[in-house]
Amino acid sequence: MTNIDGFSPPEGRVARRQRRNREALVSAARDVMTDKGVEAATMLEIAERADVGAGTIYNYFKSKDELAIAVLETLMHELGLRIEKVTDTFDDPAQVYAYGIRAVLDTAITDVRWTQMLNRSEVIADAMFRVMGHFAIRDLRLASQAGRFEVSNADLVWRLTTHALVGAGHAITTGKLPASASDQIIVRLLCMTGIGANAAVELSARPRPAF
Amino acid sequence: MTNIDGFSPPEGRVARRQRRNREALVSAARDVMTDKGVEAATMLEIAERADVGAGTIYNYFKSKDELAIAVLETLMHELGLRIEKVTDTFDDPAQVYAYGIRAVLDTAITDVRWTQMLNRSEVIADAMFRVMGHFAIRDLRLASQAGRFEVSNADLVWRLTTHALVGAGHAITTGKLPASASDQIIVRLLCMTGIGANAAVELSARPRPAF
DNA sequence: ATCAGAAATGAATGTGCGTCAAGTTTGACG
DNA sequence: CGTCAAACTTGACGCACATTCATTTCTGAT
Repeated sequence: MTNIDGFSPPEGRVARRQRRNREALVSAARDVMTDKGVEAATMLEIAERADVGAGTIYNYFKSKDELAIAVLETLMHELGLRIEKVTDTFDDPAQVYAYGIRAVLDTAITDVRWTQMLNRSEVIADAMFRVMGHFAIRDLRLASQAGRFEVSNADLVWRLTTHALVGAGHAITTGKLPASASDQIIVRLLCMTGIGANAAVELSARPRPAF
Repeated sequence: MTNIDGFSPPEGRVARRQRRNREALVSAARDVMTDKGVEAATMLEIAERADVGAGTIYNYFKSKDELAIAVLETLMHELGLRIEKVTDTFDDPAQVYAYGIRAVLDTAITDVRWTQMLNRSEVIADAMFRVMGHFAIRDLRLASQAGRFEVSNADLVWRLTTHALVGAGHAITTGKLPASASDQIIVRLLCMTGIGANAAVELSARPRPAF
């Protein structure tokens, strides 16, 4: 935030404290929530860990839900950047997309910090849509322009994909699907790009760097 | 439940009361939950409406969640039967499937009794998987055998579809997607059967009876 | 040094799920 | 028909926790 002169005013104590508090809160909430789940994390524990009064949280977040969303957003933002870093040498955008959704699924079912957050799928899918959509929708569009995908409405395909992805992750972590189903899940999610089963199998089977 | 002689023992008063209570509870819960949402429905109100003590619910359902699931199951069972009735004259199983998922989406975003239940997507998707899976998986298999779909693991495709379907319904009822996106949603869900975008568009555009 | 407004605090509040000790109903059996 | 143990019902209550709000503390402009 710069003023009209292009200079930022010096950051006062209030602003500094506020930034510190917000960050401390998200970080504390992240620790507690990823450790014991969103439900089991109490606002009091989060406040204590952030070294802040219980009421203070509500100066920064309207509700526990909103705080949980902020946590989800940081997790997803980080994952998005990690994926971006690995895939920026790929030259087929279809492969970037395929790699991305695979990395998300793998992380969701592997990383302890994610497995605790997979309840309330609609909230998580929405966060994923917003935070990672920046990358995913771009890739869907590029791949379509390159004639690799058949997507006319990338937003919609990404929206549906997030829901299916989160649902699949949840199903695996709760034992309703075996972890070995990952490959087939990726194939089917790729099918949503309109390329048909064979092309999806081929695309998902390409050799790729480890994540 | 028949005994080894093929005769059922006469239903005693206990059994009758239990059946009555369970039904009354599900029915009451359904009324209240579809009216004001699962969260806002209190166990006390449900108990009162079912004309039963508050504690009695817990003889029939372990938790509020389990009761909500029972309600969802009745809604889905009824919808499944309605769809079955309309589609049993179709001769292309692919079209039966397409009609089915469209009917589910339409109902989810139209029927007031459904729109209130769309939170906690993972629970709803799971109920849908179990209750309507009987029909859906059969159709996926038949259509694959008939060479219309390319599905090797019908369970998995149905699982992913339920999550995407519930997520899409939720997105529409919360205004994140326009209701007019329904058509495209159906197309993309059909794509998960591996048939490619063009075939999916064609299949979804076929003339069909109103639901 | 003063002071008004912003921010922080944490004890108190409200809510509602689930429990449990006490009371009631049931039906097998003598 | 009377008895009785088991099964079922009941609703007041415990308890955990998100959220509120009156009070206190801090901030920086004048």
